[in-house]
Amino acid sequence: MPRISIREVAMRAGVSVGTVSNVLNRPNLVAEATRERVQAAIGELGFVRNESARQLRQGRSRTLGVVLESMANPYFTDVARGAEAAMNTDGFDALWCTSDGSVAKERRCLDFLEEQHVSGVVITPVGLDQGRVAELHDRGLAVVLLDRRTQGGVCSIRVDHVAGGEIALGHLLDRHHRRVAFVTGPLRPGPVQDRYTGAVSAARRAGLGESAMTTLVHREMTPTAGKEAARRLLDLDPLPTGVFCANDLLAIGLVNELLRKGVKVPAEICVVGYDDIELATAAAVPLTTVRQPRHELGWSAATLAMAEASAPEEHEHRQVVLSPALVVRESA
Amino acid sequence: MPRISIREVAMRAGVSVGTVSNVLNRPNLVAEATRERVQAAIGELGFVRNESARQLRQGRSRTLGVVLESMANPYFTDVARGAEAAMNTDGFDALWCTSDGSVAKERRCLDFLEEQHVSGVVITPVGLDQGRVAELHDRGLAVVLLDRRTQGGVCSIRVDHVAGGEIALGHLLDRHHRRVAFVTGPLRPGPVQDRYTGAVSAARRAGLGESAMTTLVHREMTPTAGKEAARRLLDLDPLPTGVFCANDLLAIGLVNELLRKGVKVPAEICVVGYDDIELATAAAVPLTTVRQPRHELGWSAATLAMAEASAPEEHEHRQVVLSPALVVRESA
DNA sequence: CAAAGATCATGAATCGTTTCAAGCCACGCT
DNA sequence: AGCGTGGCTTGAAACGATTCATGATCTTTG
Repeated sequence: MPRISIREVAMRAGVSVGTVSNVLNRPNLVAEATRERVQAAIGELGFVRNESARQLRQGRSRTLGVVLESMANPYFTDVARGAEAAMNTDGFDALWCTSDGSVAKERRCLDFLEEQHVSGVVITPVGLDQGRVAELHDRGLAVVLLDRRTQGGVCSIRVDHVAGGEIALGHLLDRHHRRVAFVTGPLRPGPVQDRYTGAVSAARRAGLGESAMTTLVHREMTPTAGKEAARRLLDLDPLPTGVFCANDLLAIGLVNELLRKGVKVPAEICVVGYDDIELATAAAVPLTTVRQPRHELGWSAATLAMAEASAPEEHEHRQVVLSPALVVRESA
Repeated sequence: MPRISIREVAMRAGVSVGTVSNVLNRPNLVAEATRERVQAAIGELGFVRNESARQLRQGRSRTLGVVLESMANPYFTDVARGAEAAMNTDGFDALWCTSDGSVAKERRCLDFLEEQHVSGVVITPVGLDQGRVAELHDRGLAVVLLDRRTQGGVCSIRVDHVAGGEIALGHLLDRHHRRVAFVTGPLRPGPVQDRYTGAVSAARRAGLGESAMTTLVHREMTPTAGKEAARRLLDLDPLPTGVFCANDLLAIGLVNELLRKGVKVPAEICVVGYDDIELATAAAVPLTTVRQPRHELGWSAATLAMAEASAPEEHEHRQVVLSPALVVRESA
């Protein structure tokens, strides 16, 4: 099956290739009769524009790369949908990659995106050093960092997780819990660390001693890890009465396991989550949690990237910080 | 910033463009000294291959499109990871799209993939008619249908959901439940309908009358819908003692809401889910469910697509059917 | 020593599109 | 009649990589 190019279309419609291209890209320049003839030829032959050729010629591409940390966490997929929505309204396409938290895979993603000539990248960086950012930037790519602090030079959009941590632990303290625990994944610099910092600061402000807050670190932030966390938690003596989990998946696993062990939530132990994913509402005990504006996060990130990609000259880098908010349900 | 092309590299290394291309693609044809000089130039200039130009020239592309129904359901993301793993081992790249169950968006995805010149498509079709499949096929694309029956002409890989439905309801019947319910999303032809068919057939075989199984249809298959389903379920009179949910998310929402209403699972009502997502293990009541080989599903689909894409001539279309299996935990 | 290989390097042609200077034509105006 | 104008169309030159017939240089061999 021979591939149909603009050439065949031109032949069939009895016009030049230039005219076909005009029909495709600037239809108003073409006389109506001609336009219709060309459209017809396109339909009959089943012509599909070759995006590679188009990009090659144009230099730029209306495509953005998005590198997410994982698809397993609904938080990320919600962010992704926000980004996708923004791109669709502006006629951009997205190339999705997941780094799965691995530096090597992240590098592979970026290489792939660069070869694909995306005009910008939205990324939740795992092992991304300033050097690589600068490199991408030098090559003319718009770069937007998601949920990572930056010291200028790039656009970034993040949620104030220190505030989030304060809100979460603050809520427990307001309810007079005096022995608390923080359940988390690896404390790498970034969102998770910030939540910890916020929690610590809230504890300190409430006059709690160092030892009043136990931190349980797990390798992952999954429901399964939450389940394990519940077991470790129950071994603690004295038993904390308030638990702040670094994300909702952890919290859900933890609450479920506590219930199974006969520990009542919130009567005996209160739990606060983080993210406010859909499942938080439908959980066994509807989860009190800290809502992140996930959709907006994705949307704004994509919008910033598109703006920079479309007009790199007059673009000024912005660091957007969004605020989290407490959602009180039943678990605390 | 001028983009670095093979030309600049050639100049810098003091060789011709052809040689640089050889270093990139057939390094063994190039003398070691030259090769090293070129590699050095590539490094110094930060050259990145322009994939558009490459594809344009080569005609083919080592890229596969994957169109999934949704990113919100962990089931799909697990399938996706299986597919990605297979592609990575064979040096293929993936372009991800989600149709979100919308026919229009599905069409947009396919248009996008075709313009990107992918060499094959793995798809969970929503509104895909035979015509569109044939069209893609005519244009030389390898097509693999995921989780959809086909009458030859294309590769497909699916799970035997009729068997799955039978297993699920069969399990409830084996445990002597005589009033049962099937909770589901829209009964469109496909996996969901098949599960229903399986359930009905199991019921019939056990000699249950038509009215012994109530079917509750919801618009979505989310935990939130499961929550609603619980409310509707409790209105039923007589109350079913066994419930089969068309996926785990529904089941989880349903179980959680039942617990909240003080209904004991499995003591008063037994629940069987479908999919065996990670959350099934960590649920409030660990879920008895029907496991699908998700990873294998994705892996095999990608493998089939790559095989067809690499050697279209000698390729024979295959219809693979995988078997689901019951995983007994605590909910039933 | 001439001829035949072997080994590498070259550079022009090519992929399918966009872009743009140039051309054509019909029309109205002076 | 001559000229300008506006509306449409044309065709050739890019874009950056790959490919391949050709050539250059060096080795081997009878």
